[in-house]
Amino acid sequence: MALSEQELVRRNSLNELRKLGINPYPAEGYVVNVTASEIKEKFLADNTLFQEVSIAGRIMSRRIMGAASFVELKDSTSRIQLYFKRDDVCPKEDKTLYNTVFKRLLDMGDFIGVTGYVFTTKMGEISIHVTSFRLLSKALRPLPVVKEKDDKTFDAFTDPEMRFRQRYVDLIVNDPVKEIFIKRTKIINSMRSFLNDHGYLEVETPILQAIPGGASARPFVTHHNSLDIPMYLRVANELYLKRLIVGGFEGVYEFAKDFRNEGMDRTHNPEFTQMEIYVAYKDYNWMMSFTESMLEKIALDVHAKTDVVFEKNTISFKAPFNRVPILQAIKDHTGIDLNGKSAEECLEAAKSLGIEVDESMGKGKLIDEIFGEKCEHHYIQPTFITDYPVEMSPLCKRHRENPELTERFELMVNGKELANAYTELNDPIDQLERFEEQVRLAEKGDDEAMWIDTDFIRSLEYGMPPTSGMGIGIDRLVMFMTNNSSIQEVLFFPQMKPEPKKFIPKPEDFITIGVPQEWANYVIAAGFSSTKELKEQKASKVHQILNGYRKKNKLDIPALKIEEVEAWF
RNA sequence: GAUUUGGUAGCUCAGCUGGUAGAGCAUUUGACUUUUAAUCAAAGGGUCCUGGGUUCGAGCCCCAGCCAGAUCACCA
Repeated sequence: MALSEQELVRRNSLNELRKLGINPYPAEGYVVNVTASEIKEKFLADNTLFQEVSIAGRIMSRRIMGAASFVELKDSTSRIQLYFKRDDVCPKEDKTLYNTVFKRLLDMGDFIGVTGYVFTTKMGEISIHVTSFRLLSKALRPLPVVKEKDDKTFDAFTDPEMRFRQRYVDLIVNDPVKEIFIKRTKIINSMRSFLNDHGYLEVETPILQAIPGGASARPFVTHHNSLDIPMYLRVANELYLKRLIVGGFEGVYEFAKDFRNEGMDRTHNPEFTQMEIYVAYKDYNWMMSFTESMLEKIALDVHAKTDVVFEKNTISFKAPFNRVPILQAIKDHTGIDLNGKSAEECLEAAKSLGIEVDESMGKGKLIDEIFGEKCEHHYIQPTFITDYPVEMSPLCKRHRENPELTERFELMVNGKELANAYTELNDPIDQLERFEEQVRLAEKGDDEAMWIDTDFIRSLEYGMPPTSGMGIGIDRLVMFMTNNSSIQEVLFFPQMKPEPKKFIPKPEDFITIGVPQEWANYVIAAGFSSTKELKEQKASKVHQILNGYRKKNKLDIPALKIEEVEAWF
């Protein structure tokens, strides 16, 4: 790709700087004694402060008025205005540093370090009067220019494709984006300290697994060369964490990157983060209280209040949350009581509600469909939906009062699942049967391979204490806490299809096949991006095109002879 | 996977019934010593996503593809 005019200008500036003895990429660090936000916070109260500051950052805009200029400098905390005055920056005769280096060779996007003193301009803006400056790093690509006035943004950099592919540009130019990720880390830190305060141990378990268990999702497959076996990226870490409970830990948790080889959309990324926790001697009732107090704390840590605005709704994370058994939820929203009903009766109920069904659906599946279709979206405020049918929950203990149900809850927020928890199944014989049942179901459907993790069964055979486990989607939680409805907004680098590789033709390639030095660049400019492409044409045609190009652009080089061109083939 | 919208200058976007491609900002040159979407004057800048087709002629129409967004489906 040919460089744009602006890129060429900047590369020229780079050379000119070097000629002036200025290294555009100096090795040494730059000592800073203040940040932009510190100045803005404290200077108003006491304007004797900050009379010898040293600060570094990126130039975000420039307003040049002859011998004086204003620059907007952005450091990691904020933006602050700089005031450059020629005779202060260049006190002696030689004004090169201002006239040439600052005005002509620096650009928006460059990093500089400046020293000076803070003052307030006539317009009332806190600024730094610069006494000296140094180039710290030259930018060769122009940034998108985003301007603001009265909280209105002009020419915002909004193209999602570019924002996600070039997140660094997004972060430079769109200040609120940074806030999302600062909050993300706050949320994770808050959760981690809550878990640690309870004395639970943060652990790490394998991401690369021979058997991808713990959830029925399609895995990514890779290959181990020396073992010569397929390996899988984990879809969940549940089975490993439970092994650790077997091993004698009381409570273990992991912030896990999981990978699922399924569709991508506004709420699904192939890799995503879940926190899973398992605690011995607890049941799902305890886990509900634990989960709600954890979320309440996170909301307080992040927003200093329990009310969080998400889209059109205000969501209250104040504990306790409502608890509704799934059959009660269906009764509430459809008037149909499925308690104790047969599979046929459930099928009829689903049909009467206009839900698409097929005869192979079991009772559990039907209940899940009805809930998903008719109830789920009603639960805007955090609500624990409990006691799911046993078919849907192969790793969950049967309900102590009703063996068709399980001791499971899903936490619904804004009509979406945020967390999922069980009283864990620790009966190894029941567990094996449930796995086998899953395999049987999967074979019927035949679209997903299923694995039985026999080592996990073996671990249960040694005995696992009664345990409750919970998984919570961190990306979704961050979406709620930052009011973003797209998962891509809360991941630094959401998965995108690879950019098509732009082929960059090199003049040397053409020289190799015999194109004269002075012609090499023009051959590319004339439209031949590879030697192969050139050779696909007839020599006479190439001859014609190139001499046509020479004539059109009035090139000051001799025309090519047909024999010369033929020699390239 | 289906439907749908979009892809034009560094960025944000116009572009007529199909007839030599436009604006603002940015860039370059010049003026300007407290501006703030700075201002004023002039100039340069394009593989109109890619490949085919229709046409005397395609940014625009047709077909195929690529990338992205939205909606839906799938996801115990």
